[in-house]
Amino acid sequence: MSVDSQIVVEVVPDVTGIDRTFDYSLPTDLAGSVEIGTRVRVDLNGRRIAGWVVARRSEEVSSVLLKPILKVSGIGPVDEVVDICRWAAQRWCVSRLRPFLVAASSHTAVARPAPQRRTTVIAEPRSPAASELLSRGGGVLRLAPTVDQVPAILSAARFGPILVVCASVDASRIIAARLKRAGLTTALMPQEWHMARGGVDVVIGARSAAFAPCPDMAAGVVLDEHDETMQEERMPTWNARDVLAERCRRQGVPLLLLSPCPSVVGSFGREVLAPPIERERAGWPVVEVVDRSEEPPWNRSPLSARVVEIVRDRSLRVVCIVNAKGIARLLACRNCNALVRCETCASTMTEVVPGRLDCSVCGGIRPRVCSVCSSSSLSRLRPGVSRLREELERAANRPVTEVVAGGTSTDGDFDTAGHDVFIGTSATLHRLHRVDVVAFIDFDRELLAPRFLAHEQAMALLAKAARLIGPRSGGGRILLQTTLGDHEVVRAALEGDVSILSVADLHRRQSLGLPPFSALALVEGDGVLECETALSGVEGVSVSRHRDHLLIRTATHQDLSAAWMAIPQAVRSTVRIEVDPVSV
DNA sequence: CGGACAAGCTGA
DNA sequence: CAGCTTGTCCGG
Repeated sequence: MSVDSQIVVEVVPDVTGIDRTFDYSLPTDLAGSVEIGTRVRVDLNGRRIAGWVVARRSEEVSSVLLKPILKVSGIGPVDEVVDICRWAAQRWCVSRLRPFLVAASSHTAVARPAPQRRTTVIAEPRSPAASELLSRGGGVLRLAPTVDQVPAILSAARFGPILVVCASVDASRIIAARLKRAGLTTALMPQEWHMARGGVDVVIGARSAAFAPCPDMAAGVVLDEHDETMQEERMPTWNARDVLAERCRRQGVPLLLLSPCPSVVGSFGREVLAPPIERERAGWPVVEVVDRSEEPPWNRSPLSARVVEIVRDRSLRVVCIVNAKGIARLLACRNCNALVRCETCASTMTEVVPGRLDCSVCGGIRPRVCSVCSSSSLSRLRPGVSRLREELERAANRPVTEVVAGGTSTDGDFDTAGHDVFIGTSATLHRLHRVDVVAFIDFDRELLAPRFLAHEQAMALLAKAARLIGPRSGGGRILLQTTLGDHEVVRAALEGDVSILSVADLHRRQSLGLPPFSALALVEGDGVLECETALSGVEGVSVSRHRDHLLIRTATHQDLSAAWMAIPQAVRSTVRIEVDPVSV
């Protein structure tokens, strides 16, 4: 090393709002303890801040004086994960690395001693199908919703250390406990990050575990690959399955995706393995369709005779799912028949609080009167949970509990004797543990929702419901009130064969050029018009504007990132981009 | 993000 | 024109 050279490191500040890196010099006494990923403290603009080293190089001492790294504050992600963070930033079209580095770092300062990795003989059953898939390079294993996923994880663990991503923190805790009991050293993320970094048999956690350290990773596993929680809802909208898939690809190790209803995107280009159809069907509960297409839509109650019959049966624990909060989502004037609309923005209004109308689009409020004829006699065309709870209670002749969204308690509280009928939105499904019947009061709403993912999301709801009920042999059932008895989702559920849906959905998406046959992004913010101008005429990019947002479509995600990065930074900083939007 | 500095608004 | 707000730029 010559006297006039220095080590320069690039640092990403751990401060929101600064989306760039800064160069610092590395004092020789710290040179040995700083590598890619290391957490450091630096001086930025007079502030002492934390950051990550993301690059390191040797440079001639130049006229520009660099500030030194002040101190090493701890270990961070290994360089392989830092590279994945870079890839993810590009993949989800953002310039900042920070959100990814946060996910990839420890949240606890104290390092725990890493246990010795052991190879244990496990007495628990394994999944031959999972082993088979993994030895062929990975793929999707379709398992009915009530089938245990642990055997597949144990099979994967035989290949070496594995990284497992679950759909929720709860699920990861439960599975981690079982794997520990099976004799595997298991690091539960994020609290056991240091243990994971030291090397264990299984690194497991929810979404952000996709960025967890996993030395010598031999396979990646995603449980409930289809679950919407795999995708971060804030921007950047990164998806844990896609992150882990890229990690596995780079490491040359197989990826195993498990799901009762694999997503079209997750299955695309991967081998999908399913058990024999009789076995898969046995893992779904009985599905009963209450066909409402024969009943005239006017003067029919949202509660069919069949639902009332079920709810009156005091031996059954029943939950009714209504995807409409409040008292009514849609109202009409009894006097002049006009739909109740907002005077400002003309969208339909809802009744959340008795006697008041709310506009969910512009936030307008007015008393419960018709804007056309001023009549106060309005009929509730689409009643919400609160209204239906009363109706259900009268019909059932027993107490009905409204499960309010956003509550902190899970199940336990609702297990009080005498309170065995519940009603709520689909969020209710992760608030209860065991029920005999899940009744979807208006399944048409799920099937006809104007989103290209609606069918997949509807199927996912049924899978979630199935887990509360248990397998076919248990005698519980899913009740679907719908006028669309022939719909692929309904048929797939009835026959316990989700390929009926996935085949139809794949063809539909192909003909419409939707993902996975294209990459989509939604752009919002002040600079939408400039963005539109910047992208118009760019080869391979189609742009359409709907009011205040822009929908961008390209053939691949590479094309999307390239087109996005070609827009001047000044324009990009005035908008937000949601890659792989869920609400289109 | 947070500080620096410039440009715009207000009031006596 | 001081005193204050609002906006834009920049950090190594």
